[in-house]
Formats: sequence, C-alpha cells, structure tokens
Amino acid sequence: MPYVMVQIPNSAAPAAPQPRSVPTSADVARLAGVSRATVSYVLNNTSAVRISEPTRRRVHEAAEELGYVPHAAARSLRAGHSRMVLMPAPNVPIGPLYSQFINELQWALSRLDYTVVQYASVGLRGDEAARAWAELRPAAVLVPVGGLGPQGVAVLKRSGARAVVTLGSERIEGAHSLLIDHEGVGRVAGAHLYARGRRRIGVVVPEEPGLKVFSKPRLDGVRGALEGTDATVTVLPLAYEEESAARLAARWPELGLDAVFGFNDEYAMLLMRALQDEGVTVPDDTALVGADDLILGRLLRPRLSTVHIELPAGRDLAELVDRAVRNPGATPETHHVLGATLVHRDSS
Amino acid sequence: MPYVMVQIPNSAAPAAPQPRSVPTSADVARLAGVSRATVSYVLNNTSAVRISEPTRRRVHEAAEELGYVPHAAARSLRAGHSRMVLMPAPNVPIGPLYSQFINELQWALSRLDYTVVQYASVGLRGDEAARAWAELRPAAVLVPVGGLGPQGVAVLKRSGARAVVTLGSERIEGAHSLLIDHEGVGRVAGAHLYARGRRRIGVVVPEEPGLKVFSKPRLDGVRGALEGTDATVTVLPLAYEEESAARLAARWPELGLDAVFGFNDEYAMLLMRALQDEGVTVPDDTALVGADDLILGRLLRPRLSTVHIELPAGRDLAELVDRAVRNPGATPETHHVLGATLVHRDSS
DNA sequence: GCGCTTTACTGAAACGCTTCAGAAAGATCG
DNA sequence: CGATCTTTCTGAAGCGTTTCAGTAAAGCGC
Repeated sequence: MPYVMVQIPNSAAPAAPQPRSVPTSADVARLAGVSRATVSYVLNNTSAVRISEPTRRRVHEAAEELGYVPHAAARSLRAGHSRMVLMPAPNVPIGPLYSQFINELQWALSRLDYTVVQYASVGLRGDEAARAWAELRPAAVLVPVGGLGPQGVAVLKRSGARAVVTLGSERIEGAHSLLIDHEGVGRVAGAHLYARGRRRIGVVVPEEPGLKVFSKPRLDGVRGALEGTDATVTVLPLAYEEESAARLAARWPELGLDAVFGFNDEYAMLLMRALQDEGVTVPDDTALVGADDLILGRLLRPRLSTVHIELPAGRDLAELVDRAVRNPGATPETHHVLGATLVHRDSS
Repeated sequence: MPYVMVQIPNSAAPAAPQPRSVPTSADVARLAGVSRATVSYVLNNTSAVRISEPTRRRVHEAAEELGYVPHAAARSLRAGHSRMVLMPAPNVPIGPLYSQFINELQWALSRLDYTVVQYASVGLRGDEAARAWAELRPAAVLVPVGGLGPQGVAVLKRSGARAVVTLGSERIEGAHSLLIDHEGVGRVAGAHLYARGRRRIGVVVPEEPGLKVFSKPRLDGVRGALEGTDATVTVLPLAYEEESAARLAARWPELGLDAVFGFNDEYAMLLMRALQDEGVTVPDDTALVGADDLILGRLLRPRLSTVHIELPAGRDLAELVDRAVRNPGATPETHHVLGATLVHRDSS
C-alpha cells in the first residue's frame, strides 16, 4: 500500500449555492441598462469609441457586482486569433537550470502580452501531438526538445499557428530554430579532458529514454573534439540508480578509462561516488567532468568540474517569438545559442 | 554579455505559402458534398445518429485532404463546458519528486479524457490570477500550493469551474483540499532527532520566498513534535548558496546545536558540507536530517538521513477531480495525505 | 396505393464575444 | 431653420462548432 488518502469529514457543509449560470456580457449589459456592444467597448477600453464617464461607471459596477469574467474561447473565436503561446511540457524532469529558463521566458512573454500555456500531451507522439496542440489555435508553439517533425510543423501552420519555434539541437524544416549547442557541451568537456592529458575517455549515456535528445549530441560533441587525436571514446550506459552506478564502477579495471564525461552533474555525482566506493581515486585514476554547473556539484569532494551552460535569455527568445508572430510569412530564422564553458574544479 | 545568439543564414528559403485561411468544418462539408452537421456527426462518431459508410468515407477523406483540425474554442463555446484541467505552474522549481508526481497526474487525467494545461500567471497575485484562470473556463482547477484564497475559489466557481482542488498544507473554503502533511514531515524529523537523544535542535528555513508554504508547516511540525519536552528549537534562515551556508556554519559554536532538520535534502546537503568544512562532524557533533529522499543524499558521506515523502498517487487525485467534476454540487472533500516516513542513514 | 417506421441526412439555432455600420440626439454653423 | 458635425450609443452579423427538430426517400405490411 504505497500511500493513504484519508477523508476527513467536513465540519460545516456549506449549502450548495443554486447553480446560477455563469454571467455573460449580456447580463452585464442588462444590469447596466446598456447594449452588449457598449459593455465590450468599456471593458476593453476600446480607444476608437468614446463612451461617457457615467456609462463607463455603470458598466464597471455591473460587471463587478455580477463577478463577470470574459470567456476566452468566445473572444478568440471572434477575434480569429489568440495570444496564446503553447509550450509542450517536457515529460522528463529537466532540472533547475531548464525550469528557471522556462520561468524567465514566461515572464518575458507575458510582458509582451502573450499567455503562456504548458500543454502536456503525454501519450501522443509526433503528428498526433501536433494535432492536439493545433486544436487550441495558439499564436505560437514553442517546442523544447525533439518530438516534432516537419509534418507536425506543417499541421500547426496550416491550423493558423503564426510561429513555430523549436528549441533543441536539430533544425526542423519550416520552423524557427533555436539550436542549443549540446554538441558544444560535449566538445568542451572532451577538449578539456584531452588537454589534461587524458586519452581513454568514457562518456556516460543515460539509459532513461527521454534524455537521448541531450545525450546523443553531447556524445557526438566529445567524439568530435577527439577526432583525429589518439584518444578513444567509450560509451557508458548508466541508469540513474545507485546499483547501476555500482555495476559500472565494478567493471572499471577492465574498462581502463582515465577520464569520464558524466553527461551532467547528477549522473557524474552518482558515478563519482560509485567509483570512490570501488577504490578508484578521482581525479588521479580517473578524471570526471559533469555538466549544468549545479550547486550540489561543488559540495562533493573532490569538487566536480563541470560544463556551465548558458541558456538564451528568456527576453530574447520572447522577442523572437513576437517577431515571428508579427511577420509569419518570413523565412524561418535559425539561431545558434552558444554557451558551453568549462568550469574547472578538482575532479579533473 | 551573458549569452550570445548568433543568427545563421538559412540555406534554402522556402517560398512562403500563400496564407490560405485555415480550413473549417464547412470546408470539409463542401468538399465532401454534405452538410456541416454530417461532418460533425462523422468526425465525432456520434452514436445517436447513423451515417452511411460511403458518406463517412467521403467526409474522412475530405478532412484528411484539407488537413482539417477542429477548433477547440468553438467546440467548448458551443458545448458550454470544457474538459480542461488547469494547473497553475509553480514559479518555484520544486524538484524531481514533485515533477514526477505532476507527470503521473497528467497521465492519469488524460486517461479520463481530460486535457491538462499548465498555466503560468507570473506577475499576478491572488484574485487576479484566479480571474485569468477563470477566463479559460476550465472544468477543474488544481492549485498546487498557496496563492489562492477563498475569494479566488469563488471567482472560479462562479465562472463555471466545476471543481477546485487545492494541494497544500491548508484547507481553503469552498475547495476540495488535498492536505499534504508538511507538518508531518517536520514532526517525523523532530521526533527522530529527539529519539536519538538530541535536545538543541535547529530547523533550516529557506530564505527563498516561494518556499515559505513548505517551510512554515515543516517548522511547525518540528515544534509540535518537541512540545512539552526539554528540547529547544532554533530557526536557521538559509539561502541556497554556498556563502550563506558558510556564514551559518561559522556561527555554529555560538549556536550550540546538536541537531538540525535541513528543510529538504538539498538544503541539508548544502549545510552539511559547510559544517564539515568548518570542522563540525556529522553526526557526532551535530545530527542532520533532510527531506525528499533524493538519490543524491545517499552519495554524500555520511549518507544523509531523510524524511521520505509519499505523494498521493496521480491516479487517485485524478479520480477525485473526476468525481468533483461529475458532481459539482457536493460538499468539498478534504483528504489527508499521509506519507512522511523517516529513512535513517548515517547523518543522524 | 396508403399509412407507418426506419434510414440518412440537412437547416438553423445557439454558445459569448467583438466590431462595423448606423442611428438618435444634441451642438454648431451659415 | 435646415444642414452638417459630433457625441454616444445600439443592432446585428459573424467567428466554428454541436445538436435539436425536421424532412425526403426508401422499405414494409396490408
């Protein structure tokens, strides 16, 4: 029995209020003694139409009294477009770095008067997901990682999305792309380890399926950095559990590695502990580099070297979205986000 | 210059397709040579009306050819209600435990045919936020932490939300409440430390503002557990930075504490490292307990004792939501989620 | 061939909002 | 005083769906 939900009897059972239907602008109009048009003009501060002060007040009072809240669907149906920016929520927890970026982005977009909505399409894949998003008729769709092909982009555009922006390591036909340079992350790590004199270099690749979109380019980056040198690259599958790390560490002598890029700080920390428990000393026997520059990485001993990743400022991405929405016909922009720098601490 | 966004010229500039207006069900009807009603019946598989197989096929083909995607706003406008469950996205990153819970919940709700939407209302507070949510006319609103008063609940209900469920440590009038027993977390930690013979007990309280909703009840829980004993409780404000932890650790001799509840594993780890750097030994000089049972807590030495928190299964919460939506008049349920158990490792 | 049911569909209304075109009433002007 | 302008407001259309009520055609029993 994994958990318990205990119902507590409520002390005061409030009389269920009669289910009045929700007030519409027509109700407001009736109460204020004006037309629906006037209500709309007043509540939206429409500048093209002048409404006298007394009327304005009556409308506002009526709206207040009824607790009127406009109906977003009706509004955007009439308007023919929305100010909604859809962001498929990643189904993999991606850590504090990313969620802070999301926050910043949302803030920036809301400044530009967009409404950011995170939409989880759990089971759906590919075009099915795109269809589901398209039903909401968002002004723009911001796709964080993989999971959307050119077909999906086409579906979204056909259904009126004025901008599709992808955020990942690959460009997608038809969409604006913000290329996050995951390869660069691997490249920086690989180059650093090589420069420290390491030659037999392992690369942790998480077994968790959702992380492949990150791990693949990072691995490629390490490979790229070492191409043409005498260094070798060994792929190290690792699940995020202590036992998996212990198993990997137990094979260490036979692997004969003198350095590891740990995919990110969390996996690196996990592996470091397992290695130390196996009697492998870091960095003497094996150097270790993580990525993401988490605070926790500084708490281990030796302190974890890491690749600091600079995500684009939310404000800039928000402006890209806004530009794209304003000018939907323009050719998709492709931006390269640079931001991998090595933070050298004690583990390498 | 915190980051760089480099624009890469696109190789192939695809000719901007003429902005055909997005196809509606009327277009599908025209192409298939049937009425809009028929299109609706076919595409929704309406069981009450029989449509012949050839007609069905023609409609489906037409829809496919045009790339028709229904308009959610129009649909829910007509229907008078939606299957949308709104979840205000917390603006504080709340760690892997919580985000896994969210995932599970979304999955469970989508099984019940709800659409889960996370909505960030960054700047807004209290009733303003409730208003913004109400505009979307969700079937239910699921409010994770604080930030919604009885007034907000009233606004939502008046605008047609059939269920408002709060998820936190306080009950809110008019809403179904799932009380997550943060006090229990503190209580368990406090009792454990007392049982281990500790009497001068510190409690870390994060300075990050968004975390107060958690830290307050946890602190109360520790106090509650120690009430009537000879133990003392000392509040230890701590920001999530190394310097803050170092400053706190430097004051350790004068504080004279023999135990600390670290709010959660992350803060506990931060503090543990600072204490060790200060020459304080854990657990001999000072015992330490975290919370959340993160994997990383097992990686430090000594291994971190922690309070394991069992969140409700997403499936059960989803069922609560569904029940509430089906029967909006019912008195709000209050459930108590029990789930704090101490995991004793080496740090206490 | 007549009434009846069944089948397969269609017309039109309604959901709540915005906005265009116009109207009532007063102000201004020649 | 009639014509014109300004101010302040209103009527009605329309956004894309769903669905109720209705209808034409066909089938059936007699």
